[in-house]
Amino acid sequence: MNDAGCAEQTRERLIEAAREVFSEHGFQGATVREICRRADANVAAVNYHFGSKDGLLAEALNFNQLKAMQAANLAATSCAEQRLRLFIRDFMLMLLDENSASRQCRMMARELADPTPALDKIAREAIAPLHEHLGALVDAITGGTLDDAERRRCVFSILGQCTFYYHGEPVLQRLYPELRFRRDEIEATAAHIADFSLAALAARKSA
Amino acid sequence: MNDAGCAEQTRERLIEAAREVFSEHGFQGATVREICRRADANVAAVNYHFGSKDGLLAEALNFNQLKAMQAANLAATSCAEQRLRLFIRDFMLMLLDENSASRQCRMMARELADPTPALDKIAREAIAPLHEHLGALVDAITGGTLDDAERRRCVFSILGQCTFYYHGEPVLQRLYPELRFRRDEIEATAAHIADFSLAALAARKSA
Amino acid sequence: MNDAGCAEQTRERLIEAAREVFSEHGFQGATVREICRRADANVAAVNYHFGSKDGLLAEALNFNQLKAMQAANLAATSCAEQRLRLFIRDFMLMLLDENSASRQCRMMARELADPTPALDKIAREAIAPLHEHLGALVDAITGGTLDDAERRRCVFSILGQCTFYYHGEPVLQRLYPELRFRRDEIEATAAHIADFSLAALAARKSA
Amino acid sequence: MNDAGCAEQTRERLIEAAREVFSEHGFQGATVREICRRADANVAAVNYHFGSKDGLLAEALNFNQLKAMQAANLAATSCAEQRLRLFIRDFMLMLLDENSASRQCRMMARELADPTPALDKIAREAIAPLHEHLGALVDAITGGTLDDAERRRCVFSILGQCTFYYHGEPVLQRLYPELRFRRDEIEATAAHIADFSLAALAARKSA
DNA sequence: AATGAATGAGCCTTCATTCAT
DNA sequence: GATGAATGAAGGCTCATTCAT
Repeated sequence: MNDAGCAEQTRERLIEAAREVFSEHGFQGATVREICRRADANVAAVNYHFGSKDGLLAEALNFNQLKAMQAANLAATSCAEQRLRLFIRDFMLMLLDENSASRQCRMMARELADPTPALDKIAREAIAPLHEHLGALVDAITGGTLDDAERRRCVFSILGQCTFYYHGEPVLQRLYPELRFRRDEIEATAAHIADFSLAALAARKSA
Repeated sequence: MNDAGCAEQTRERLIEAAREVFSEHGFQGATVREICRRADANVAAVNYHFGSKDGLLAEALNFNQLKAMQAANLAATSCAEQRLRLFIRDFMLMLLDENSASRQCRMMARELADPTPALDKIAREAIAPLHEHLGALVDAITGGTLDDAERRRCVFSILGQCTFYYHGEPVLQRLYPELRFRRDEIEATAAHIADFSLAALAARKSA
Repeated sequence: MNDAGCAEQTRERLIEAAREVFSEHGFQGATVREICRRADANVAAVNYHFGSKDGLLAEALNFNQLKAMQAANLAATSCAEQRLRLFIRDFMLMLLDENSASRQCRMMARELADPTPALDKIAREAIAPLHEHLGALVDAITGGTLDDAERRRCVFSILGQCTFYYHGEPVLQRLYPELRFRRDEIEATAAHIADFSLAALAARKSA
Repeated sequence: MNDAGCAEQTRERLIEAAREVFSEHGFQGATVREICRRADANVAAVNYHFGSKDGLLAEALNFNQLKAMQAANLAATSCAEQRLRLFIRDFMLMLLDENSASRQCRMMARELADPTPALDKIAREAIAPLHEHLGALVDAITGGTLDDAERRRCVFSILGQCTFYYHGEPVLQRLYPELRFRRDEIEATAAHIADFSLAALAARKSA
């Protein structure tokens, strides 16, 4: 079946297919058969290459884009406020853009609902740095006047606004059928979240 | 097997058990057997009383508390800002309190991730009124200066901040093991979200 | 639920409903619930009144019509040929007529395919006399020239032609969608079977 | 478990076992578990190889023998009467011979009682050609003097006589316990049906 | 190295039946 | 006497996984 692809390429196709299927159905809802079918691989390929469905998830989780986003954000020479704007925009594009290259990370949010062994890896390698990065931005914006709990809650408020669009997608589609997250809508939404959050943080600073 | 419960109470025990198991594992992850085991009922009991697993979900979803919350909020004589504070506090208590009486609504958030036939009912009967209620509050607070899209995004920003603590629970437990959502922590969190949101809305109003 | 019917009438309604459902789906395909639903009786009614599904079948089998048919045929003063004609016509009407009064016997043919404990009763009480009756007619028509095996085969040939329309109904509907067994078609069919069989028997006689 | 059979042969064993079990219990009465048990295969094997119980039935139905019978009959150089004799004999051998090779077709008659999705296939691919073949023989024998309805009824009369022995088997065993359908009895029965039918057709012709 | 076949545990559901009232 | 609730065995089927090749 695998005439066209060298050995190692099956592995890559499996990971790519897994990202698709995990994104669409979540970890529990995804089936190994469907992943293998899309990867044009044998049913046994997942267990052969990754040991188990869990192992495949662990491999499929790739935080390069998230890391690259943070690195780019750190490298930006703008002020903290501007960097928060950029970060929210990039994060929203990653979460909502139909572009397949970014879909790989959308799994993360999904899996948060039903812990799997892979969740430790996600939390450690991707989400902790994200929280730290945002915490630093919040500190910069508020002038370091917040204690740990307050800073943490501000980070949660920003993240919550962003991830809401991902978690709530099925419901939002039902309540607002005309709502489509094309590029311009995503950018407008990101701008709103940035405005909303910066206004709140500014109030905190002056308080 | 049914020594303890008078007839007809099995049905109630099944609903209560279903709320527990659906909350813990989601709809797909929950099994009829586990629900029946916890309800001390036969495997066939679910199908006898509710026709199917789907039917049980539909029954288990009970929006009384959510509706009562909105009704109480509408009846409050306070100003819009104060009513938003109250609403956020009640909503957070409902989402996070370990009190089993409120657990019934926690399923809702879970189901948003993987649409089931029951999602239509949830969206229509519970979430749409919630959005409308918050939209009215936002309008009252901002003096009706926002257009539809802006108001909607503000509602999403408020809801996103709240539901984040529910969706993100497994991850938050890992990143901040010392964090416990006891009553006082929930109230402090609700106060933060209210402060954060009201500050942002105030900025919108003056803008 | 049973306000209208006195105790004993539930039993009768169950038997009538059983005849309907058994006729439509066979013994295995019929469900106790469906029978009770049609009889407007409780699920437990079947076991209460008849001990089991099998017991209900045994009761539902009522050969009165078949016996009456044979009695009437015996009483007829016509010649044997004419009595065979009449018998075939009555038998075909019983098998194919949509008239509910005769449906009660259609179960018999159904059950022949999948032996149940009730089959012994059917064979003994209804089918054996039928075979004997037809055997006597065949003897009368052929002048008693046939040995046991030959007479038996002639009876089988006649019965086979008749029951074919019952057993083969689902297939015939597919192959000849325009074919409808209304009264006139049934009579024409019965006439054909009688002609066909009498011609064959006449040839036997002269042979 | 599969020590005895080389790979790929499980599929064949399943089909063979299915023919046995379907023959004995009908489609509804047969269980996948019993089929797998007899085939010495896993419960999941049926769904793996055939997708479903229905799929297995569709595969198990193999009309090769029936088609071969018709082809051989067409190729025969004898007169129409002789070819009808041969056909009836072959058909009866197929229906009644305990030889397992022919058992595959006995399911057909059984399924006629309770339509399944496979019945369409049976009717189209196996029974329609059978009816046409017999219709042509009847025409040849009667000199084409019959109209459509008459020819059809003659075909039904012939088929009914044959299938009676199959459908009625359980009852016949009870009424005539000494009757055994060994080869010679089958041939004698076939001869009777041919005699009976040819005599009737001859009468039609001259009429 | 890689696969098609096969596995067995477990899923939701259906059913005739039983039991407490 | 009669019922609604409850039972447990069994049904078809799905799935991640394993095994022989």
